[in-house]
This record gives sequence, structure tokens and C-alpha cells, in this order.
Amino acid sequence: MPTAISTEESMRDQLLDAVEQVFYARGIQAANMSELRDAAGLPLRRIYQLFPSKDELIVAFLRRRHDRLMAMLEAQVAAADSPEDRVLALFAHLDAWFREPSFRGCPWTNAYCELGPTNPAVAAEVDHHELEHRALVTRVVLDAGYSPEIADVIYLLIAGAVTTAGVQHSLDAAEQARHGVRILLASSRAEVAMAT
Amino acid sequence: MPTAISTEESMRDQLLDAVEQVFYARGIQAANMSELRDAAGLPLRRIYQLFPSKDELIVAFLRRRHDRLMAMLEAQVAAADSPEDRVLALFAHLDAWFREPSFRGCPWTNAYCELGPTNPAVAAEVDHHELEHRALVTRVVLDAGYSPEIADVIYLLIAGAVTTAGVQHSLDAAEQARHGVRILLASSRAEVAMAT
DNA sequence: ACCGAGTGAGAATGGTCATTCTCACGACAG
DNA sequence: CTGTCGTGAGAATGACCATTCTCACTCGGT
Repeated sequence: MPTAISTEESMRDQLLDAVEQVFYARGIQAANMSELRDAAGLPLRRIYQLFPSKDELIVAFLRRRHDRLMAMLEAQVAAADSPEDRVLALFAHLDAWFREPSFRGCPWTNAYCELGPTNPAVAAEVDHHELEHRALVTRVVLDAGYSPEIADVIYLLIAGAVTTAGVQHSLDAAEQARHGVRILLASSRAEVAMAT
Repeated sequence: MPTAISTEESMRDQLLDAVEQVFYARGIQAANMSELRDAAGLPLRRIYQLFPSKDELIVAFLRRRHDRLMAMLEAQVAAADSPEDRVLALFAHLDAWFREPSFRGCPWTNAYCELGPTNPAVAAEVDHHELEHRALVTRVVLDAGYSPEIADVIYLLIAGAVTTAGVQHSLDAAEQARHGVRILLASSRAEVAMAT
């Protein structure tokens, strides 16, 4: 048996922590393997032992981040008191995210813009994220009693806020989107009230 | 005097046409100078004579596309009959754009994701575009009598629709955004009516 | 103490790419 | 007609980078 199978998991985590930070901060293509090595404090040999290529690292980076985001969203949504608040919780999450100093836009959009046209594995991973994320948003909105059309609009507001915050460094984007959502929800309630 | 100063302008156009097509379709980093040479039908030497580096080509590409987009938007907005229709014209434009087979997302967002963190000239050009575009949207919405807050929300819907259409290839994005806008505008009118 | 497998550090490899250079050629001026 | 200058086509250059390889070393088992 090779030594220390017990630390393989920890090296993997150490590596992926560094990879996440470097890929996100500097861009995937701009980050080279030496940078990852320095940030992770692991020899290149070990990195290639854990992931056979940079491409696999990219996919692992996207998937890990996706899993973390989904878990966090589910938790924040679950913590909200009313179905209405669950919708708004999505935007509270955005607001906090945008204010992190390290915020640099949506990792999946970034990856897709950088590599989508030339890297099918990355494109698939981004697709997967978008589908699951959109499904979560839609579920939360539908569970609050609103229409699928409203869910679509809310999804666009989220996407727009993330892009705008990323490119324009506008910290207000989440609040602006939330304002839009309040109008949409109120208007939708008024409609239902009128119909009954 | 060197020969044929009369065709320098036409070579520039020929080059930038090809550059636009290749950069947009394949991604800026993925497109190399040989591809541009082949697409433009000009020798490398000539390309470097017209633009001293790939970076300058990138900036020229973004600026040319920006100028064209702004002119087109101004024209379509001007062609609309009512202030209300001018707002909706922005979304009709989006819808047509998304349906072009060559549509591959927002060129400026794409460029920013690819190069923003490492290329200040590109970042500045993208900034310039976003500012002017946002100013146009805001002006159209304000001219129609709506509040700046509504303008912000509408801008986010546009940004969200473009990103979503680009990454998810969803042709409905423009229609979904337009639906949201109709609700926003109607709700805003109702509010004003109630106040009076 | 000895062997061998696995290690870290960093050098070598092979490929890609932006940018520059070479060279033979055609057009124009004198 | 001849020398010169700008040209097109593509080869050379120099950097960079993902990936692999070298080598001296360490450590667990005997």
C-alpha cells in the first residue's frame, strides 16, 4: 500500500481550495499550472496525480462551486419564514455575494465565455449548473404560488444582476433586482385578488 | 507617396469585418492571427501595418461593434410611435438578435470574461460600452415617464436576457423579459393613476 | 543497515502563438 | 532600361505553457 492514503482527501481539498481562488480571481486561461502549484503548495507532480489535466481541474472547480452554491441556496431558502420570503432570500444571497471583495461575476458565465465554444466538457458543466440553478429558482417561485412566467422573469433578473454586478461592479444590482421582484410579486397578487 | 492610399480604408473594413466574425464566433483568445489572416484575405504584414497588435484589433473590434449597435438601437427607438413602444422596441431588437444563427451572447461580456482581469484596455472599452448602453436604456425609459428605479430594473432584464440567451441558447429570453417589462410598466402606470 | 518504491523540486519537452524577418518580385521614377 | 521601394507569402524568432521526466532523497519493511 502507498503511504498515507488518509491525506489524499486533504490534499485534494487543499488543491481545490487554491484552484477555486486562483481560477476565479485571475480567470481560467490566465491562471497557469505554476500559479496553481504555488497557491496550493503542492508539487506539480502531485497535482497531476490528483487530476490528470488542467481540463479536469476546471470541471472539478466548477462542480465543487456548484455544489456549494446549491447547498447554500437551499439552506437560505429553507431558513426563510414565508414562501414570499423564500423568493426574496434569493436576492439577499445575491446582495451578500456582490459585496464580497473577491466577487468577480458568475464563475459559470465566466467559464462559458472563456471556454464554452472550444471546450465541450466545460460547456456541459455550465449547462448542468444553469439547469439546476434555474430549477431551484423556479421551484421557489412556484411554491410561493406565482406563475411560471413570473419565475422566468425573476430568473432573468437574477442573471442580469449577477452579470451587471460582475462587469460594472455595481453594488446596487441586487437591490435593484429585488425592487423589480417586489413589483412583480405585488402585481401578481393584485391580479389574483381581482380575479376572485 | 505610397501607392493606393485610396484602398487603405477598404482594407481596414475588410479586416474588421473578418475580425468581428472570427472573434465573435470563436472567442477572442481562441482566434489566432493566422485565422484572422485567412478570414480577411490579407497578409499578416498588412494586418500589423493597419493595427500594431492583436490588442488594438480587439479594442477596434469592440468599438466598431459598439458604434453599430448604438446606431441601430437609436434608429429602432426613433422608429417607434409612442414613448411606451420605444421601451418595448429595445426588446424587439433583442428578440431579433437572439434569433440570428450567429448569436453567441454579448460581445462585451464575453470579452470582459475572457480578458477583463488581465487587459485594462479591453476592460475600459467594455466599461465605455456598458455606460453608453445603460444611458440609452435609461433615457428611453425616463422619456416614457417612468422612474429611474424602473429603468434600473429594465436594464437588469435586458442584461439577464442577453446572458441567458447566450449561455442557455434560450430563444424565449427576449419574450420573457418583455413580459416582465409589461408588468412593470403597467404596475407603474397604475400607481401613478392611484396617486392622482 | 539495505532495498525499492514513492516523493519533492525543478528542469526538459513539445506545441502554440504573436510578432518580426527574409526574399523574390513587380511597379514606378528617372 | 535600371535601381529602388513597398509588396505578398510564408518562414524564423522568442515567449509562454501544459505536461512529462530526472534525480537525489527518504522511509517502511526486512
